[in-house]
Amino acid sequence: MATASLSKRQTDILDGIGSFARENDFPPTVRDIQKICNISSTSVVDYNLKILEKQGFISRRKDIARGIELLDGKDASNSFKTTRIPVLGKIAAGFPLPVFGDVLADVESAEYIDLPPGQKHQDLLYGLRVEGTSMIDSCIDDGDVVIIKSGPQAENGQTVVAWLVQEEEATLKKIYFHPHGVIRLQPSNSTMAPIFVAADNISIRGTVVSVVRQYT
Amino acid sequence: MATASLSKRQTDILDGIGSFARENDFPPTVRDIQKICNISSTSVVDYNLKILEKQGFISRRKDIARGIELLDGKDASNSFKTTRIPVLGKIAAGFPLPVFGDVLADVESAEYIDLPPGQKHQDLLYGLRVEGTSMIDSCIDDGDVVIIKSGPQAENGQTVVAWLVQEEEATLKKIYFHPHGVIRLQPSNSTMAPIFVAADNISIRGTVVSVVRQYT
DNA sequence: CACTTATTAGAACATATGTTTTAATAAGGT
DNA sequence: ACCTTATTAAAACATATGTTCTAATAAGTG
Repeated sequence: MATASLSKRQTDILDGIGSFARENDFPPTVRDIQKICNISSTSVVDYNLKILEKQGFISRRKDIARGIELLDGKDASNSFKTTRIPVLGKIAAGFPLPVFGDVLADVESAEYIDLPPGQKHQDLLYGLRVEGTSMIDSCIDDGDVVIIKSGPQAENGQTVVAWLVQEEEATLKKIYFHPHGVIRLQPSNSTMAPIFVAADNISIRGTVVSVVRQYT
Repeated sequence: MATASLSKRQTDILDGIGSFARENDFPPTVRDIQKICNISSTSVVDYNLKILEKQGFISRRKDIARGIELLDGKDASNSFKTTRIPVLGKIAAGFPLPVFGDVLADVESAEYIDLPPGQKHQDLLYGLRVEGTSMIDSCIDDGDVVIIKSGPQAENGQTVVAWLVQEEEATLKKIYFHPHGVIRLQPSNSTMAPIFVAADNISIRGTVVSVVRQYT
């Protein structure tokens, strides 16, 4: 009853579901799987699907046609659902950020970008289009979209979106924690100087988890 | 009969299909749409779906449950299908490339990356993981994945995957066409020198169309 | 071998879902 | 008004599809 190894038939079915779902735009029916995997009866498919579901490889929606979903069990590259996140705006010297939390509901006509499946913390992500070359030494160029995982935590040296309370502006920089509550915001550009701010004048809004660049 | 403007009902349905498909992992049924859009009868849904199909906004698979697919008509941000392309290998100084054409069929245990929907030339794309910093001045860092559109064409200044016939190796560089059939392959790294090769000793395998970087 | 469990087969059942039919109502044009 | 077209409504129909039942066969175990 442990997560025993799957039979060839079961891995076949898993593969079949994945490839079918990628080729079409919807998951297969029980009978689709039957054809794909050359299985004699729908009950055999159902039998194995139940096992796969119990083992956590798939989920099934009862009585719903094509209600099969691949779960990221062993093979994380199988899910076929993208994460749609909003590109909220541009970031450079400074820009106004809407209140976080209702962001996804608010933004109507926003630009969107779709991320690969299997991403974690999906509902905490948003994108920002970078303006300027202040992060050039971190290989983040003008026009790139940085994917931000929102949250108040950051580790030393991470690239973060920081909100400067007094100045009322947001900025994209590397963060370094110094003694006595001093925080250094370091541009990744040798021609630009770091900013030193008090810890209580800064609000970390998120960290950069990915960069996407499209050449036209 | 021209691509007339859609009625509110029809745009509602389009939106409904998109959000349903994103929330679940499959497209909605006619009756799902009926509920989402508060429509009194399935025939009304069908009536409008037929119009949307004729106008090219959706496609429908006859007699297939949930056989609705959003087409990239006006709103390109609606499709919910990702493009899965293989990350074929690493590129740095040189590496062996499999024969193009059967690539997708061949590679079994390859790594994959999923691209946003709405991409063109989908079946001609593949990824390469960059090793080293030879493209650092083009903001392509060690570990980045470059998305390559395969094809023998390239424009001056584009970053290309070039196959050097004699040396039997592939390389990722910017390409510049000089007089007398001379081609200059320029690394994007000030510490590295360009390579000059005869046009008949080079085979352009593809051009970089996108860069994806994931921070761990 | 006897016994249990896993898997396969075929069929039937129940319903979810695409499709059609007919009619009523609304909208637009002359 | 009248006529045409667009849209809505309710119901019925056909079948695609999830589900279950029963039995047969294979595989493992003592």
